[in-house]
Amino acid sequence: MRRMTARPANAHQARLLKLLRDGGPNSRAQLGDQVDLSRSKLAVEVDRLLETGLVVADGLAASRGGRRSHNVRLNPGLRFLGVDIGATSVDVAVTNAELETLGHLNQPLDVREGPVAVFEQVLSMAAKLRATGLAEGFDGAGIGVPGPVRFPEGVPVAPPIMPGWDGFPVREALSQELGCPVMVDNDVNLMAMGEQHAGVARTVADFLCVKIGTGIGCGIVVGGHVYRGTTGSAGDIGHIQAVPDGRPCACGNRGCLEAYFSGAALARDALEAAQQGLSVELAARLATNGGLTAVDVAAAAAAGDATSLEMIREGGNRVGQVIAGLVSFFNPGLVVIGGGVTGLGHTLLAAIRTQVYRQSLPLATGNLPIVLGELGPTAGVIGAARLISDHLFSPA
Amino acid sequence: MRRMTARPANAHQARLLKLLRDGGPNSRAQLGDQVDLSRSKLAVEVDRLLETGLVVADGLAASRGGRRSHNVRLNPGLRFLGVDIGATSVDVAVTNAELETLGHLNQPLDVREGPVAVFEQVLSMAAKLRATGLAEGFDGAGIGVPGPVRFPEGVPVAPPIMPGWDGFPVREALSQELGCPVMVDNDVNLMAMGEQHAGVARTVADFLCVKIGTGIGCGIVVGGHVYRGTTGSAGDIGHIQAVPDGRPCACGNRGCLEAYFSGAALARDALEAAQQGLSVELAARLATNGGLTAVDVAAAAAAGDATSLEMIREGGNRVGQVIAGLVSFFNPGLVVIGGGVTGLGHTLLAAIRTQVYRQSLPLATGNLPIVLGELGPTAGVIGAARLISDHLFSPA
DNA sequence: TCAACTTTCTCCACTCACAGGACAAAGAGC
DNA sequence: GCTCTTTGTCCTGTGAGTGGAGAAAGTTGA
Repeated sequence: MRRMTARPANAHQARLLKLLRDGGPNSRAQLGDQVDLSRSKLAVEVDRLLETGLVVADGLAASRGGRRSHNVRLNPGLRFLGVDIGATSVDVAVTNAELETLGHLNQPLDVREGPVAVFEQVLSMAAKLRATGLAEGFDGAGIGVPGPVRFPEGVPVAPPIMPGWDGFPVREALSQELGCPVMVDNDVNLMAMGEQHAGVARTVADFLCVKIGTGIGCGIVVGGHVYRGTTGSAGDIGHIQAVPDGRPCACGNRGCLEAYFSGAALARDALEAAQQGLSVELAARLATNGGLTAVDVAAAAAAGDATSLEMIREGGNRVGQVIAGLVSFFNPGLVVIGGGVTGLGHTLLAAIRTQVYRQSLPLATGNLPIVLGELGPTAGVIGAARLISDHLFSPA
Repeated sequence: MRRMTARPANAHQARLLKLLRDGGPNSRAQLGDQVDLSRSKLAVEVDRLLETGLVVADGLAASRGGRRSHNVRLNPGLRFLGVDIGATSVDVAVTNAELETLGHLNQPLDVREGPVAVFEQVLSMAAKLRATGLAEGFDGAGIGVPGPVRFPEGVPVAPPIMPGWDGFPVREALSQELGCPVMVDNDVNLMAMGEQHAGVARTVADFLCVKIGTGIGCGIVVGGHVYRGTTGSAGDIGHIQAVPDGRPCACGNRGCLEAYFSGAALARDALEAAQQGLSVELAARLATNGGLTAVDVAAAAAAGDATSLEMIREGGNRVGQVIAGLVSFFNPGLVVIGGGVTGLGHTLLAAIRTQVYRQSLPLATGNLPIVLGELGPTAGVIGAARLISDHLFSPA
């Protein structure tokens, strides 16, 4: 099919598109209940959307005691590409306009190889998905990168773990390669948007989404919108000081949170424990695999390894301390924990909860759920699709 | 005069009122340059505002090379009451509709005496100001209280330092007593709004306003609007843990920031230093006054007392550490330091700056000013007036 | 099977918001 | 005095939006 070119002509149409995206097929009457427009005006706008091809007729709905309604839905041929670039792996997914994942690929990757190599891989993954017949082309793409982004331009700025990416025009370059509009954001923000769209944060206006993977970051949602800060680095909590004069960190400071708990720190601690003979379980895994990652710690903990459990507990306490401070400051309605280390599961969550509930003010924690993300690795790509759809479903 | 009853009928009128409030007298032409409306439409809305009496004609302006323009301005008879209730003192001020302070009173007060006693005092101060001829009545009042507030209802919730205030219907009670609309907010938020309106934060969209007085709080401004959090306790940073397993705090935890640096903590440390003979300067002041407060420490430091300087430096370091974390998290465009202890001046600011610039990420601190508030004790009352004017200058 | 009621959707007339041009008023500059 | 500029008003045309009438397509119960 020819790719989507139309954009909503006004705020009403944008609103309707988002309702159809989030609520699926709907009749004019149902839409009318949600938008505070007269039925005549609503019909006009729906007709115009039908003309653009963004929206198509979708048959008759069951009767609700009277004439059956004519449903409309977003064009089922629309395709969005969601890309979530992590430090050590990349997720690429294809969604329809309702942001349902139609296909999903994950591959290992080293982000330090630079944007050219990475995008070559991403484009080949996208081509592979297209080859399965899921899409003939893309109407838009959302890209998440593991570092701060100057959002309006879609350019990474001073990313600590992504040498070679600083200032690379990700948005422009990919837009040219893919031949469709592209939006770029921090991977943590996309995870927050994903959980907001289809996960645990569907009904919350103000929440925090803490992603613990190779590094640690925090998505901040204020009034339903992602807050990115003055220079796009909001939520960069990995280098908040967790321990005064503590361990040296790669950033040059001491006692940073990331130096104590993150995928990388956990792997290092596990190696140390295995080599010092503190954990039989970890030593065995080291001998088998020739190396250790957070996954090994999770497995060892699941098998009851005391050293691993203690590592998780201590790390959770550190993270929990920092989150406790953020909860006092931000007073969110929900805290979501996600990222690679969520495999550590309940042990981690319990440690975090303990610290937060103990240290933050009762008024801030009184009715505060602290939960694991619901979407796992798909949160990022769904968030990416949501990012570009929010853009395309807004007046030009 | 009869009190203001009209409200703007639509968003255009609201916009115009705020432009006149923030920019003073203006001609139709000047207003037209700022609102993106046709001249005819603009003239209609201005005429309607003139009819309501909210706006009045203000003579002819000087020519700019052609026909002289007819200025309009907000009704100069409008009066707002700004009240800033602190833990140990209260500020009450009268402003005009352009939020210029026409009269200002400050009195000591103990907020623990409860709302009834406090409001008796506030009302008598307001009456005193009225008696000077500054106002015949008030068109609206903004009230700041030193604790969290359920903003929509204007009711304090679980305020730690204000026993007896929990759930007291401040807004409703004062509205009845004063016979005008009332809005209630946290004192720290009002300080932020004051500095935003007339102080150092005039041009910044996202900033933090740290108020260090009897306690410590932080106003959070996102996209020009105060962020209050899910339960109204956002910015309550006084009980963030600054030192793991540190000093016991009144809240029951240990190592809270407030236990290390605040008006109260400083007074206690100063007393200790004086009694232990660590500071001749402080001991002399103790003998003279029979007690010590943060003001004494400031004076002693100004006189070169090493102990006092060191106390300020150490406290500043603690506060700076916490702010550093918040800067990494929030990535503000400005940090304002205000409250009673700003008398400690440059020593304090230097300590805070050192910590923040050392510990936060370069991307977040690269272009981050950290400055003292410009308005001092008037920030709160101006913010209060701004709060109620924002409310009244919005469509009903 | 038919009448009465519901729900959905379309059509049409009317109102109101708003833009933009013509024009008048008032001044500056030469 | 003449021209140019700025300000403000008046008027008309256009498009957005409302709300009612009524047609279309159902359900339900007698």
